[in-house]
Amino acid sequence: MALSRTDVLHGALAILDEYGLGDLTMRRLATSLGIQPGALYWHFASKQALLGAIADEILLAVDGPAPVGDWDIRITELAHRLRAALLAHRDGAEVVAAAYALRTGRGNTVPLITGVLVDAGFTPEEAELAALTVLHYVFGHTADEQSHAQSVALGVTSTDASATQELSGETARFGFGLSVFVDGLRTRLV
Amino acid sequence: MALSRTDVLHGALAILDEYGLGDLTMRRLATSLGIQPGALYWHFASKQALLGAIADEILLAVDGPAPVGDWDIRITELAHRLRAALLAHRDGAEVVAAAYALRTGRGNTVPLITGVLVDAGFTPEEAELAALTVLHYVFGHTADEQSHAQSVALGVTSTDASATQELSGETARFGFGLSVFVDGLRTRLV
DNA sequence: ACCTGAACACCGTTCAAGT
DNA sequence: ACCTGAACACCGTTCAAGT
Repeated sequence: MALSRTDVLHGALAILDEYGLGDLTMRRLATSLGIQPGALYWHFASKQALLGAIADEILLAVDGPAPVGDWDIRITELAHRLRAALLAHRDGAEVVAAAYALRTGRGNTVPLITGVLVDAGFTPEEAELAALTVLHYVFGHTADEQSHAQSVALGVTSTDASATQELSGETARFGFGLSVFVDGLRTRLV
Repeated sequence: MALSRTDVLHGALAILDEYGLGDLTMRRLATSLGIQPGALYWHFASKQALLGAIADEILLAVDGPAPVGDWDIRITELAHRLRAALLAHRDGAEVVAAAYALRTGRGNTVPLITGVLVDAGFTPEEAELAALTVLHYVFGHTADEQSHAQSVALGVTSTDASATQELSGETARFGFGLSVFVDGLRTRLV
């Protein structure tokens, strides 16, 4: 049976999760799907377009029920949700950050955060700037986490704590930087 | 005359500045230096090692006289200096961020910022976390700036303002996010 | 010490032609 | 509509051998 665009996308995500971004090549994807490399270009115009679709797929997890509560709670919740979405796939932060920079596959995370901040009383300009700043922070922190996890897995770095300790420690570290930023936003509001 | 490691490094920077990271290949670099591709591996163990050396070279511009004044002034000065260093080379943010993630070529920007925050009264742990957060913010914002500049140059995006206006606008945008973070840090200190 | 020559094992992308 | 076959123009890296 013929493959759909969705089949190709899911095949790409499977390779990403199992082997990482470096091994996600069009030729390898084609082989795993049992087709010739050129056939992929019927489904996606380019590898860049495919990566954009992957980024959109990853960012879907950020949507869902809008968080409730005060604006600071909601921002914090959205940032944690974004981090979780990126961590759910190997090299997720790198994939999404790259797609974001190339302006393909941006999801609607920034509009979500911007909306919360406008509700809180920021101007639309300030709100969008702040939303982008949060996004950059999450991308940077999470990309670091994932690349560090990878170097540990490769045995390049020693594992000095259990994996669960490391994860909760990372979540705390993530929360610290996030709360500093949220505190800074709060000082602008009064 | 035989090439030195420094010659290779400078040749790589020249290609980076003129053609961008995507066109910085070992084969292209070898051609521009008038040698065979394999010869590069006598000077650098791998392309990754070369990129790390490039990142270190770019980050040298952040060093120099330590900024003076209150901690918030000094942090702001260092962040602007880092952004300027990244903007000084095409795709500078992407190169340095990638090298940073791979733990090759990190310069000593983080120790610099961490030191200022420890002086200000933060614990070493908090100071390093905050320094990394600033770093991620600068990487993210500057990478966005540069990739946007590139898409404008390619004619993909319309240029809706003069280049100088755009640059000063970006500096203001950069300063906004930075000051929010610095404000947040200040609330932790009292 | 520094480089050549030549190879190995790959890439992304295009496109006529097939079904 | 979806894919094959085959090519084009590249990659990073290794390594014996040269000077």
